[in-house]
Amino acid sequence: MSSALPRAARRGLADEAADLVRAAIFSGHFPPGAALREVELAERLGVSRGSVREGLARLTQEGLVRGGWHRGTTVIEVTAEDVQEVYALRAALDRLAATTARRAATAEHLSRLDQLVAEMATEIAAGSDAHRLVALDIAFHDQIYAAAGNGRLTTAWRTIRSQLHLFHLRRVDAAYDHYRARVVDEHRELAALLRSGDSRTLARRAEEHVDSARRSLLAGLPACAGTKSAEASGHH
Amino acid sequence: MSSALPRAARRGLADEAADLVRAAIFSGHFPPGAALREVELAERLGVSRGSVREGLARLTQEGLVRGGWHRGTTVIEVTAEDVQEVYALRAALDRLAATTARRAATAEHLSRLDQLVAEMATEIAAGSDAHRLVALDIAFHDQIYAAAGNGRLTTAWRTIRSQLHLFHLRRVDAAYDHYRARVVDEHRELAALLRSGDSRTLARRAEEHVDSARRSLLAGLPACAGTKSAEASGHH
DNA sequence: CATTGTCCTAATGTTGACATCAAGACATCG
DNA sequence: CGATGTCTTGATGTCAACATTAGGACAATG
Repeated sequence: MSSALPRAARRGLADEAADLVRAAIFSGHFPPGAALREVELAERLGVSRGSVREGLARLTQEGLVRGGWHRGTTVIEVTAEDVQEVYALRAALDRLAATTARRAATAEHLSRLDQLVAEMATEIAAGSDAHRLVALDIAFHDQIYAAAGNGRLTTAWRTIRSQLHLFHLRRVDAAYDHYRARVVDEHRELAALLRSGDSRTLARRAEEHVDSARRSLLAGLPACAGTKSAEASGHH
Repeated sequence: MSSALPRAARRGLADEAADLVRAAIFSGHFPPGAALREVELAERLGVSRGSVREGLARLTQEGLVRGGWHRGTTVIEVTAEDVQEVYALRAALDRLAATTARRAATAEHLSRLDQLVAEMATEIAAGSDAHRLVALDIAFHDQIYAAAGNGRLTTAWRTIRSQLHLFHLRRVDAAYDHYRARVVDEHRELAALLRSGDSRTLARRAEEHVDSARRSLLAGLPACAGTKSAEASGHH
């Protein structure tokens, strides 16, 4: 048994910097393609360049920013190809996470999922802040990964989590009504299947949930080239 | 078309340091559990602590070492739970990589796979250096991920690649004959399926390939506790 | 004797200065 | 006029000194 209380984490400035910059990106302060200069960030955040650098390295690992040797760091763009890549990986990851969580989830995990769904419904009933709704969406899936209890799987999830967050933010800009109309029902169904569904159905629905999100996002993207040959699946 | 030659990568000292330390771990110089002190490494590698630090951060992302705030960096241990986690994730990743590569692989990729299988056979016919054989095994799967052409998938693969390498090295220590007897055939079959197999069979065999490796490794691990309840799947 | 509190030390976290580099402006040459 | 070379500039890469911390040795205490 691992210790129940995981040691009150005292974090370093690098984590702090990473969180701040990530939030700034999500808030739109740094739009896709924007350059993140270390000196500028260091001054604005009141920390040294070294800490900023380490924080940016973490965001790079999350795929939220890109950088090369002596070539600076920039926020990723959202192209159709990027979306295809992320969602293809996410489908595989979510499928594994769901089936694993189906066996390993505790009562706390399951009730937290219900709570998150309830918060989504409340948020929609109220003003329905798009950003908050997206955060709840991500948190829901965070909880599934946590319930699965596979540290490596969670690490892999972290490599696309922030990108997904960015994609969702763009998605609600383009088709908020469509998103708002489906988000509660889809997540409620997933939560129910995690409680009492059979693994087969759960795995299928988890993948379909991802595919639904992917199509919704691609439809709203500027019709740039490179859609590749992925639309063959059709309807059944 | 992205530029055919990916720009002669001039790498920094951090990458260099990461490669050196990784190789030292694989060579057994730093056994599992060993502490990696920044000052010591900086002196031995002839670079600054900052570069070593950045390199160690990369190895942390690869899961090959673990570290906490103000608590140093140590090589990971190989417990049964770690093995279960890595192989569960790897099965999902390999499945996606194989089915994607089935559609996207170029002739170059496929012939390189054949070449790697041939090198394995040659290596076994000759002295059969265990470490080199493992390197070829990993390189084979690297090639499949490269053929799939999904950058995010490759990133996720990198988060377990080095751990897998370490596991394999331990596996050949415990059951080299068993490994040597199967490695060529299994990989040859995968290469063949990538050329002309149907996706369904390919996906199944890719998962079974991982499962075979997992069982082989677990059998050779010290019968330490914590095997969890993973083997009970049949009865309830 | 077990427990608690204090101190010490060896490591990591953080910083600002210095070295190096990529990319574009500009002049030069064919 | 286009191609090539150089030079400037603004950034990142690297470094060594300083600040902070975790963990253990050790004595005081009940």
